[in-house]
Amino acid sequence: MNDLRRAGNGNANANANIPPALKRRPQMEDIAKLAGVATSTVSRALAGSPLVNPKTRDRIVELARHLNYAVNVGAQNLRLGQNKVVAVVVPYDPASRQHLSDPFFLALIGGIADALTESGHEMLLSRVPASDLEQAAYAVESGRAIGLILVGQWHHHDQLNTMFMRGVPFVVWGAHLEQQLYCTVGSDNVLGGELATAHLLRRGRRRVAFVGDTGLPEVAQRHQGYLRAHAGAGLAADPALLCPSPFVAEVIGGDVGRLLAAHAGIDGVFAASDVAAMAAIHALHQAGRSVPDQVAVVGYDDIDSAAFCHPALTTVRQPLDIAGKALVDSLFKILGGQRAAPVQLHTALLQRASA
Amino acid sequence: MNDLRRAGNGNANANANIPPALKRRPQMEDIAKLAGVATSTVSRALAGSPLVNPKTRDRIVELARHLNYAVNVGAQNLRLGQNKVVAVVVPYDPASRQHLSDPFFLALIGGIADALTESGHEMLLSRVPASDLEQAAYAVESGRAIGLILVGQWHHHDQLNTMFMRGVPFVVWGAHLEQQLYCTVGSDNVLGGELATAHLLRRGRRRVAFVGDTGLPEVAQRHQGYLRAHAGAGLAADPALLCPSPFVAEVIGGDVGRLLAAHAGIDGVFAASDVAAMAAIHALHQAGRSVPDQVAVVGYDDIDSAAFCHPALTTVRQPLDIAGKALVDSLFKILGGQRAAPVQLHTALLQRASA
DNA sequence: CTGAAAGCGCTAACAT
DNA sequence: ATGTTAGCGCTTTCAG
Repeated sequence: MNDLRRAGNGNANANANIPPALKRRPQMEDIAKLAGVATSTVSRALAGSPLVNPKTRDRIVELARHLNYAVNVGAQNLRLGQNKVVAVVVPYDPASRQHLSDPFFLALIGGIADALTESGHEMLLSRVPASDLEQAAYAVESGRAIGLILVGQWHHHDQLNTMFMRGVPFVVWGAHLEQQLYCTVGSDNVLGGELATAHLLRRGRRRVAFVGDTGLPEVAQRHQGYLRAHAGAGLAADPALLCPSPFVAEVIGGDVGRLLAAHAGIDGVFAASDVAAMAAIHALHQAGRSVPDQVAVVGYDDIDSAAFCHPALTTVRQPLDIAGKALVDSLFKILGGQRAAPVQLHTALLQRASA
Repeated sequence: MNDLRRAGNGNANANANIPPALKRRPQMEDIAKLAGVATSTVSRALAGSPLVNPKTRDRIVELARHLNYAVNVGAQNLRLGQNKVVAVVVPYDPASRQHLSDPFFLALIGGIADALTESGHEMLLSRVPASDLEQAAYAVESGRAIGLILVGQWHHHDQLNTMFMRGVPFVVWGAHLEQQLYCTVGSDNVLGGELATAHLLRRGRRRVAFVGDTGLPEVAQRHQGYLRAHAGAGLAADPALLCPSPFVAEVIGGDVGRLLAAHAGIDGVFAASDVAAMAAIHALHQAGRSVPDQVAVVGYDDIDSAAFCHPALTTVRQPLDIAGKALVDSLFKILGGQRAAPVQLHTALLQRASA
C-alpha cells in the first residue's frame, strides 16, 4: 500500500532539459491572475457558464488555449463527486503467465474502447490474476472507476457472485450460468456448440474431436452443445476424443497432434476458439491430413483472420461489433440502478471452406 | 450537487434495489470514527507508517478490510501531486471510421499493458482522430496521465514535433524519420522491406507487387527497402505493381484481385502487414493462383496467426514481446528528464511456407 | 504515538 | 457579472 503511493513522478523534478518546456502545468489561478479576475470566474468561463461576460470569457478562453491549459480532471472530479472512468479488466492465468493475446479478446477490448469513447467515457485497462478476481473490485473501491467490465476466461463463479453482493457494479463477458447474480454478456455457447457439431455430423463425420479446456464455463457449454448435437443425431460422443487444451496455440498444436496419432479415425474437429482451430488445422496438415476432405474443422469466434486463412474457417460467429456496446450498455444499466439481465448475443454458424 | 455525490460513485440515485449494497463508499472519516481515532491516524496506519501503534494499526487495517475500504486514489493523487497513469492513444482514421482492429496493434497494446502493469502503472486507453493527433496531449494537460504512448498509423509528423516542443512527454510506435524531435520505437522498416523483397528476388521472383499505403511513414520505409532490394539485385521495380491499399483486409482483397487481373505476370507479393498478406493470399487463391508455387507472398509483423494460417506466412518479425517494454522504458526515460533516442528493434525475416 | 489544521486544484453556493 | 468562501477526500507538517 505504501509503495503504491511513493515514486510520484508527477513530473515533479523533471524539468531537466530535453522536452524543451517541462515546467509546472498552469492552473486556474495562473489564468485568473493573467486575466485579472478571480478563479471562480475562470472556472465559470471555461465551463461556458452564461453568467460570465462574453468579453471576459473570450479573453479567458483565449488565455487558456494559449497556455495549453486544461482543467485538472482529478481535482474537478473530486470536487464534483463525479467520474467517467470504466475499468476493463483482463484476468490472466498466473500459472501459465499467459499474456493478453487471443485476438478475440483483444478485438473485444477494441470494441469496448469504441463503445466507451462513444459515450464519453474513459477506459482504464488492467489485468488481475484469475485466481484472485476480486482484486478487480479495487478499481471501484479506490474511486478510480465507476464500474468494471471483466473480459475473458475465468473459473471463479463464486468470487463474482460475492463481488456482486458487495455492491460492485460490473459486467462480464462470458457464459450465463445457473444461480448467477451478476450480469453476463456472451454468445449462446450451448447453441453455438450444437450448431458447429451438428454441421459436422450432418456432413457424415462420425469421429469428431472436441478441442478446448472444459474447465472454463464458456467452453464447457460449447461442449455441452457438442454432446447435445450427438444425442440429437442419435450418436454417442466418444469421451476419448476430448482434447482439453488451454487457449494457447502452441500447446494445442502438440495436443491435437497426439490425439490424431492415438485416434486415426478422427474425421472432424470442433475447436472452441478460432485460434485453436487454426492450430488444429496446422497440426492436421503436419500429420498429412487434408482439411476439409479427410478431417473437417469448425472453430468458434469468427475472428478477422478466420476468413482469410486457408482453408477459410467455418466457425461460430460471436458478433464482436455489438459485443462491446452490449457490455457497456449493461454496465450503465446497472450503474443506473436497474437490473441488467444476462444477454445472449445472436449466435450463428458461418460456413466457409474448412467444413 | 449534493445528491450527485451521495450514492457513492457518480451514479446518482443508484441505491435502488439490485446490487444489494450500492451505498456510499466508506471514507477515512468513517473508519476513524469507528476506530475512535483521527483521520490522520487512519491515513498513517493504512500507509503502514511506523509512527502508529501496532495495535491501533491492526485494528484500523482490519476495519478497512472489513468495509472494503480503499484509499481514494484521486484525492490521494491530488494531495500528493502524483500520478501513475499512462495514456495509450490509438489514432483512428475518421474518414474510414476504421476501428481499432489490426491484430498487430491490438497485440502491441497488450504488450504495453503488461509492461505498464509490471512497473506499477495504470493504463488509460483512448482514441483520437488521426487528423488531430494533438488532441492526445489533453490526457497530459488535464493531469489525467503523466505521459503518452501513441500507437499505430499516423501521417502527422509535424503535429508530433509541435507536441514535443510543447513539452508533452510521449513516445510513438512508428518509423524513425529525419528531423524528428520526438522518440519513436519500431522495427527497422527499411531493412525489413529489403529483407522481405530480397528473399523473393533471390527465389527468382521478378514481378513482385507491393501492397500497402505508402502514405504512412512506416509503410513508405518498407517500400523504400523494397526498392533498395531491387536495386541491389540490379533489377528495376515496376511502379505499376504498387497497390496502395489501407490496412483493411476487405479493401486489400479487392485491390489485390484487380492488380492480379491487370498484371498476369505477378509472381511475388510483399505486403506491408500480415493482415494484408493474408488478404492477398485469399485473393490469390480465389484467382486460382497457388501460393507459393505460382505467387510467393511475404508479410510483415509476424502476428500470432501468421504461423497457423495456410500456407504459413513467411514474414518480417517485429518483436512484439519487447516492443511494449521498449515503449514504456523510453517514456519513463523522458519522464525522468533524459533524452530518449529512437529505438529500432531487431528486425528479421522469418521464413515459413508462403515464400 | 496521536490530533488539529492547512491545502492539493477545482466548483458552487452565497454574497454583492 | 464577479469575488469570497467553503470543502470534495486525502496527507502532512506542526504541536503536543
